[in-house]
Amino acid sequence: MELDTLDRAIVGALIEDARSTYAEIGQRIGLSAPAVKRRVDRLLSTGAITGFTARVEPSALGWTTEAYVELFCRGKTSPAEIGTAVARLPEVISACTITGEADALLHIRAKDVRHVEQVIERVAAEPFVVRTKSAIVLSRLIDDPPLAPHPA
Amino acid sequence: MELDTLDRAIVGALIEDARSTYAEIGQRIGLSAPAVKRRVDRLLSTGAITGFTARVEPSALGWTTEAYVELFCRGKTSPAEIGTAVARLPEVISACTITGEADALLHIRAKDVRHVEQVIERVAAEPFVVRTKSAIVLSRLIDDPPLAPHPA
DNA sequence: GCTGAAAGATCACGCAG
DNA sequence: CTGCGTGATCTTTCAGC
Repeated sequence: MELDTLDRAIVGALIEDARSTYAEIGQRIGLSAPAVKRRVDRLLSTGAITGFTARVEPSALGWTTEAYVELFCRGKTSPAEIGTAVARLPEVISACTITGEADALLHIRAKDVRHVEQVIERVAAEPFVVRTKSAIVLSRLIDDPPLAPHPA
Repeated sequence: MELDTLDRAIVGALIEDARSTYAEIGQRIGLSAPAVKRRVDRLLSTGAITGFTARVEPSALGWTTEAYVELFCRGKTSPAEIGTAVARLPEVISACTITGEADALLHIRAKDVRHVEQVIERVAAEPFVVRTKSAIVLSRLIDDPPLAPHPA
């Protein structure tokens, strides 16, 4: 799972455009098309690259509202327990346990504010949830630019 | 920017695998390869699809730590002002203004906790930032599954 | 939606470090 | 022995119609 300079260049090219041809990538980094393909196949099998996806304007699909919800859970709640519970809700697009007062932070996407409310209610209904604190997103400033290969 | 059933099916297929061929997508939804390509080209030109990208394991690229940072700004701070400021930091992968006490919420990715600290310091140094409140991510439970086409 | 020419993918093989 | 390049062949793309 160790990536050399060429691997990182390939990953960078595929992050920029997942539909580039192997020849294009090869030309850019000084490698032949088959060599690029072999490396991409390896990056896929080792799990460094987990897949290729289209970036879609959420509003085009009807997701116009998003919110962040902090979860305060009762004493002995495991991360796994939270994970399995929120995984059932398709509106929850991101979830993690965090340091600080709250135990977990959810990022949810919904059709409208009413829909957000319904999701929060369903989350709050989980037996381990003591209370929630939510914030509706007003305007998005930066929208997950695919992560750059080199952290400096 | 209106998507019909076929468009949504195409978008769904491309979200699942951005490197599928037009013939594969066409077979799945009952359309010929050229018809699929024409629709994809249209979806790209209208902006419904904004691009194609590789999904990468962040740890494979050295991003092992992430955090959320709430920003409390002084009275008259515009979203645009916050946006341009944080856009300069590559570690900020998501930013938005929100309801509630805080004015904005940042999602940052870094090499380690030390690196997180440096980024927070740089954000806090912005003249419009009064104070920040940050939470380090302990364990990720759900990691942005590419959004599904149909919100039900 | 179909067809045909051009471009890309993919494989086996040979070669270098 | 691992990794790259080459060339043959098959598939895909894409601009006609």
